[in-house]
Amino acid sequence: MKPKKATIHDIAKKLSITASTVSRALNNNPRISEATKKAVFKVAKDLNYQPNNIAAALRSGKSQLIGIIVPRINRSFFSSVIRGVEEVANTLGYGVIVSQSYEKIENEISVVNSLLNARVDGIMASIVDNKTENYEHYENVIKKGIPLVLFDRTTKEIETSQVVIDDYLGGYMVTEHLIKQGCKKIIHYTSDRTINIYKERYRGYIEALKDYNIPFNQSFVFKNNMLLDGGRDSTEKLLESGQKFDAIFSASDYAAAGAMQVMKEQNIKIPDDIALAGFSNEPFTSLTDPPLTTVSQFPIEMGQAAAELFFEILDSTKKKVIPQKTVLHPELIVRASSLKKGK
Amino acid sequence: MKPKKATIHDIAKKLSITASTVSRALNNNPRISEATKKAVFKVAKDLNYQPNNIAAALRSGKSQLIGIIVPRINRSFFSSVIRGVEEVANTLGYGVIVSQSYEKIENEISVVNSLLNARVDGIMASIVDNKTENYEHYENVIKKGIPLVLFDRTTKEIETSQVVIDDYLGGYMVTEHLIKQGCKKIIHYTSDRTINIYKERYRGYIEALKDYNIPFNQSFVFKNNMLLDGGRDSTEKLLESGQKFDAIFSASDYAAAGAMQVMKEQNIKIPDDIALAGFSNEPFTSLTDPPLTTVSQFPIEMGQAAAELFFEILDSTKKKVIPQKTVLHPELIVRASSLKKGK
DNA sequence: CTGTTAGCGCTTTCAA
DNA sequence: TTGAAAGCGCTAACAG
Repeated sequence: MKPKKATIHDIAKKLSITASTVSRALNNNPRISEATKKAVFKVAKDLNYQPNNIAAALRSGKSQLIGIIVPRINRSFFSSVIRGVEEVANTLGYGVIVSQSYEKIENEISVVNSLLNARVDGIMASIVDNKTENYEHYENVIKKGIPLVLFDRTTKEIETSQVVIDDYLGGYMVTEHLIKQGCKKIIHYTSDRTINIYKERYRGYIEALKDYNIPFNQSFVFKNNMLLDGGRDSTEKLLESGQKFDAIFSASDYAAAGAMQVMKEQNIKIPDDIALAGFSNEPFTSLTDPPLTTVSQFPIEMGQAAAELFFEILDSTKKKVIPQKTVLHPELIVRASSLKKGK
Repeated sequence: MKPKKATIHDIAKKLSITASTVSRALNNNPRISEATKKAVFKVAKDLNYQPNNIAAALRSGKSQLIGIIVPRINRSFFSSVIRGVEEVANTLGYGVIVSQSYEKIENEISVVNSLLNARVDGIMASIVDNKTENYEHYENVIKKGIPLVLFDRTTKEIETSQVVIDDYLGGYMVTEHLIKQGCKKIIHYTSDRTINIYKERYRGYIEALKDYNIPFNQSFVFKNNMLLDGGRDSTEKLLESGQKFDAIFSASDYAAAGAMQVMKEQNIKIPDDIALAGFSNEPFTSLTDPPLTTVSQFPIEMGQAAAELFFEILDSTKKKVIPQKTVLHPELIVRASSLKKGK
């Protein structure tokens, strides 16, 4: 039933050479003659030889595996980042293990551990919200000398290479766009948790208002979970409050979708009565009615950039690597949800 | 910088016992006294010991890792299936490696190989379209005695356990629902590739028509890539053809979204002029305007079911396991896109 | 260009 | 209840 797999020793025996020669041939070591290489590859094929990466990993200490931690993979943004990472990792002969933290610190700690036990050669992560500011698990990774790169959801508390988009700029661009559409009373939805990216978008919002001499109004800012129901919630509260407003800038596409639902239910016209914009360019944003103005974060490029930083650390023979930070430029995607007539 | 990690030998030395005792203690072997166990765990903690799974895997031949292959992870359906698998795998101490085939047979072959090289204890896969009917890579897996479970996109050509939803029934339910809404000329969008699930949904469509004495019309069936642009394409062709119709049942939510876009552009009212339904219950379907009628496939449950079948194979000591097939029941989710007034 | 040798860290008979 | 010894399959000095 379970035929025992061929090893390099089997190949060696068949050719009356030694295992080390076979190993070298298989790894294309330049010091092996073409003739032996060819012979080795032929026999390997005949025996249906499959290298045992585990043995190689144990011996060499390198598993050729990278662990990626994201809050959840069913977000288009994160799965696209992963795709970007895979693109560059695969060409370099590295595989990728994807783990999800489901936004919970307990899970994050446990997956970091699993990844470490699986002896990944390094970790790339988008961290979860963490009010305790306890980053021990990640600091441990660094202490062990294992390359760590953070992307998107990062913190300066962890001293390692990072790649982010300029969320501040993104927030600024959306707000500026709404202002240029003639909006003066712009509501902002932001996260109720302490996640950097949302703070930055918020900062961009405030700064744009300032630059265009529009007074900032604290009661215009609503915090929610940045999901569909959070957006619905905030919008209901907003409408109940009776405040006048002419635009909503939600720092999340999902919350913007919630806002859209509630406003439609109340017969508020988008964009004529209220202009609406989200953030992230989730695929569904082009499918809503009206299509949603949003910001592209170039996730594939972010994955590639993260992988590049990662391999820089990995390749550096020198003990200390200065943490790098790559900042990507966001792009405003204007769609019908924020286009006032005659503009 | 890079402190060498503690091994069981370090623990053994500290306690003046042998590595084998430490190993047994760590694995909770009943033949070890509680006292030694306690001591071992204490020292392990002190030394910040992390087990080297790679060494264990090499020695035992078990990596405690399951490989999952899906077309792409940024489909809500697949990421939810993965979540279901993780739920049961993690509780049993197994980790999960996710690989994407991106719908290409070359990629599929190569990831199967990578997974095998990584010495996963088994593979769960949703296969790609494959007109050559060449399933050698999967048959190889079975031949090696490595548990294989197929889910969603399966084929009877591969003799192994499978879990699917009753796509035939799903197709039937949607069609029946449309008929009950008074529709008589129902268009069907199906895949232009030979993927089982779409054939089944198609079959359900035909059978429902038959049961309600509605003549089947071949010119009502459009094949496309089941993506947004495919749906747009088919809808444009459909409208150009000048055929009369009163409903569209798309076997994919994305293609249904494309149909919705084109119809809106042409000022066709949904559902009043044309009723529309998709398939899969992708999250965006509740966000479109009108919200899209669709079919839930219970992806998390599918993942759990697949994992259960998987561990059944794994646990079976007997050489031969009879391939099992789990069939899940789909659920029709009726939303505004298919609700005719007065019904 | 190839062979010898040792060992990565762990599990697991066999023996005590 | 614990120890001794062997070895999983591979790589990498070192030696020639």
